[in-house]
Amino acid sequence: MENYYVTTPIYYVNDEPHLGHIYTTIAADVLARHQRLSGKDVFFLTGVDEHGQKVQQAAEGRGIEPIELADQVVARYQSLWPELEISNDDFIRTSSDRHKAGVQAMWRRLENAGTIYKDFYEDWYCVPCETYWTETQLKDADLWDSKQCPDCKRAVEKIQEESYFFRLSAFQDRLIEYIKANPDFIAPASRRNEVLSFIESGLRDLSVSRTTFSWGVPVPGDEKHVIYVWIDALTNYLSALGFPEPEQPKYWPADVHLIGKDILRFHAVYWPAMLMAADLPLPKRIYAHGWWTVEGEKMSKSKGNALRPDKLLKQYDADVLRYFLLREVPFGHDGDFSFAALKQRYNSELANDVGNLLNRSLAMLNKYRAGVLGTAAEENGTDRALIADVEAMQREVADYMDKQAFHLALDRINAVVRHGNRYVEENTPWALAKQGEDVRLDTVLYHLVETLRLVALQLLPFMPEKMTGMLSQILDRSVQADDFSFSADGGWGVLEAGQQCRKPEPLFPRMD
RNA sequence: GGCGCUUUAGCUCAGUUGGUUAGAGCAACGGAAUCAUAAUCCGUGUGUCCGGGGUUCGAGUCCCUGAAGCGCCA
Repeated sequence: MENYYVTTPIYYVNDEPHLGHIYTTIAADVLARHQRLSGKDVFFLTGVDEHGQKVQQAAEGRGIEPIELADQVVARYQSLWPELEISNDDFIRTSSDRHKAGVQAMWRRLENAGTIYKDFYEDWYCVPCETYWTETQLKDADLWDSKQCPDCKRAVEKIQEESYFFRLSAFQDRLIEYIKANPDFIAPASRRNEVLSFIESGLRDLSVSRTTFSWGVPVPGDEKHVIYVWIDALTNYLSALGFPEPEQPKYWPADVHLIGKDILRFHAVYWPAMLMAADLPLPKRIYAHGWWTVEGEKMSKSKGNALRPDKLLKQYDADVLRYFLLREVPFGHDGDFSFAALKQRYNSELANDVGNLLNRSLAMLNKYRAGVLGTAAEENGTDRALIADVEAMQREVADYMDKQAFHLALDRINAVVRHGNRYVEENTPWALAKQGEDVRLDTVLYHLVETLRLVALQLLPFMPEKMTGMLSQILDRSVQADDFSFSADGGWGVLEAGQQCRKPEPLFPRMD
């Protein structure tokens, strides 16, 4: 069986879950569910990054241990994911022993490869402000010559800290070569170009340890150093698979790392360089998605307008949020979350198109045929066109999902739904019933219900709850998402004559 | 400041390597139908394809240039 490995970033426990976190995770979940339906052996990973100075300080501020603070936020994520129907196979915590073992193994591999060395990390510190500034920040503020703090304009002092460095600069040419040879490695293409121009402008070695805080993974053999963020955090993708036992885990390399555009450089430059140094395969794709604004405004703590998942879930079904987030905006683009847009999408595409097609079809089947599906007799042109459209949809959706083009996949499915509604008008089943044209009526109703079943199957990864509900109405039994597969259920004609279908219940009641 | 991207119908956008009357969804307007969640279906767009030059038999599509917005880097 073919493997499929999809990841989200590990979310930093210094922040509460918000729209950005659920967006990435929902996207990963839809990919995972789609690939499971396709018959792949899927591993879907999410988790949290618990380490670092910020968490240590925040914990100190509350008089608790860092791990206690992390536990609190972890509890929030772990209760949130089931509510959003997230079907992750694992949840990695950077404080876990298995992760630490993976990180230290990665460190040793980098060290053995001769890519780690000890030097001094330079920073500028404003004592009164208790703030660190980099050389670049001072130059940007035009205060490099005067050595003043950009905030308070008092003198900054040079801090020299012993630090280990990763020889990132040595990988510049190999990275460029690799990215050019693998056009789909970084997506979307605009991000790929950014990464290339960043690398081409010259890479500097990376400071990869700190001695100023202790909440992290110790450097093997030099325990006053803590491994600084990237070697620690990025290695989660391997440590969750058991690395270093085995050194090349079953699901590695990942098929796709989904990330926000803010952490593109770390995933598209640092991580591949580390893997090259460690002599491990690179992930097949890194996909950086965009940001959401809310009602046209940037989300920010100061505005207090960050959308919190628990609040959203009180207002909307998880499935409706999942659908909207992936339908409204091309993955990779920025987008705006507005209640008006959500309602518009919902009413027009879910209530009026999908929901109503299901409702009118099953209503007619029940009214004219007591809910029992008849035999599809001789096909006419409208039947054949509908079947061809359904089959084209299946192929095209698979292609779009391979490219993480969620909005195009949904658009393609919607096209079949609109075709279904058109098919009803073309065939006017109510007139067939009135005229007693039973053979043709059975044929038309069969085509409608079979189309609906195959539409539900395609939508199942996006809206597991609603679509199992839809399939239950069609199949007259309670079903679960993992009852289905594209190979067993995806063919036209799997539905058999004599199938009892339920009386319809509105699946997507209109919003007012 | 450097590099790159975007600018197409009221709104959101699609437009392969340049080739007949520039498209979709939503919104709006008109009509049909009545199975259905007043849902659906059909019809309706004189759009300076951001401006200005140029290449070409022919440019939304290529080149130069200007403007506005955005991204990455510095």
